[in-house]
Amino acid sequence: MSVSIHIVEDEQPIITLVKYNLEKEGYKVSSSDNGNEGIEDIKKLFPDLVLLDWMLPDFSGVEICKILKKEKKFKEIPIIMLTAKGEDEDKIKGLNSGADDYITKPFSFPELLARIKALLRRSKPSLVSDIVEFEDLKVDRLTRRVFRKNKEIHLGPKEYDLINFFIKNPKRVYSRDQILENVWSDNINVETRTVDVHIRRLRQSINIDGFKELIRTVRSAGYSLN
Amino acid sequence: MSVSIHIVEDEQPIITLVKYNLEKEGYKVSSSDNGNEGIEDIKKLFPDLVLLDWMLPDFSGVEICKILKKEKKFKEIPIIMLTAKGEDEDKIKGLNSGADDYITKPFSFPELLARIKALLRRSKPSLVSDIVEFEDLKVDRLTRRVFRKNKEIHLGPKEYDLINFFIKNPKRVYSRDQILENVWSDNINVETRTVDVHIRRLRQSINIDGFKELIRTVRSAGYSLN
DNA sequence: TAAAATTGTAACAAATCTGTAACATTAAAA
DNA sequence: TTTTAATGTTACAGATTTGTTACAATTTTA
Repeated sequence: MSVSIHIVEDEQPIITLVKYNLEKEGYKVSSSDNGNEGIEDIKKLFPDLVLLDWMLPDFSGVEICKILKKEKKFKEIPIIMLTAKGEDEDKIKGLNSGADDYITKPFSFPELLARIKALLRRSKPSLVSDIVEFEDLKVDRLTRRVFRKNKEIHLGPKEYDLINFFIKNPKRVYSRDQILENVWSDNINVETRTVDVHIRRLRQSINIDGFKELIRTVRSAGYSLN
Repeated sequence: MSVSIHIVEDEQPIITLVKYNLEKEGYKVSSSDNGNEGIEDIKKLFPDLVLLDWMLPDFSGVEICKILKKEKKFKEIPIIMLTAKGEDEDKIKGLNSGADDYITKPFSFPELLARIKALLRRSKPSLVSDIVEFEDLKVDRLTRRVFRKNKEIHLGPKEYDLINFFIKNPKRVYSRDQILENVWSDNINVETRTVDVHIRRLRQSINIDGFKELIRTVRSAGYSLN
């Protein structure tokens, strides 16, 4: 099921732009160009998230926000306020409209997207994926699940951390010390060779008979995901 | 995807110069000429790296730096401070602004570029390749892979170090002692002739039938990559 | 609390790499 | 051409690096 986002905004170009980009990201986007319809549409469509213009011709964004946040049913919908540059940010925050985040126009789309994802992660974690893939290996960071050839694989904590580290920079060779620093993080009073043993365990877990070995040993240098 | 760099600097000539050169290197460059806009632009554009003038008409570079490093989202962006010659370097470092590197004006562009690459290599290694080529020989230092005519070649550690040393200065002739010093580094209690044997092994590995011999023997002088 | 899972280390085996010496070949000098 | 010096080649023992396993200690889960 795809995530639905509703935009209430009177400037058509902004709607067009945001809508285009969000749809490209796979969201279902609807919009209203005034506050009155905005309220109605939101109640009718019950979107997963709302982008609300601060300044609307009729209702102000704050009012809509307050109305929504008053009703139990709609209170959970995350709202991002779109504010113009001149409007004092402190004042906006002070008004306590109940909005969950603000973004100042003009904004870049990646920034907006980042904020949308952040909010969705909070309210509807199951709808926002954070999946990294490398060839036939897939790591879902939200659920901490790992798949090889779409078959789930059980990994212990350290094994998960390890593969999660390698998959950030596939193909790059890391020395045992680098791996220790990054995966064991804090207390590095651990033998270098311990890395080897965990690599071995990871290999056992992620390798399927007949398929390519994913972890390369680079003699006197370290390991890499390949 | 190309790497984006944002410059905050009030001296227009510097912006122009740096921008021109960085764009020639393939970076996407944006700029602000004062601190206020600087902060805003950085938050909006979310660049991969920031060049920050130490002295700005309004905000000081240190302040901007501190602001950015305070926010989790921006903390990871590497920052290079541009300082004027008079400013005491120790004092700058002492201020602990959180900048990742400093460079003193006037600086040479290659020097700046080297620092930029070094930082990017740390934060976004996948965006900075470190590949050296000589004719049909290619050494990828990140993955530690070596190719001849685009076919991968396996080299042992010493052979890799050797070719990696030669490729830094192709055509230059090195004596056996120089090679020992540079490739064996620390404990040079190794026979000079050992170099010959490794050269022989390297040759065997990198030579493909029918193609040019890459390592030249310079009698009574040493070897070179040719 | 008991059972299961995870973790770090040590010990040994296996694979690979290294340095050396001995001999062969080649190039320069006499 | 002969002699001499430099380099090429090879084999091999020893050193180094990595793989693998077992085990005890610790942490997590049931």
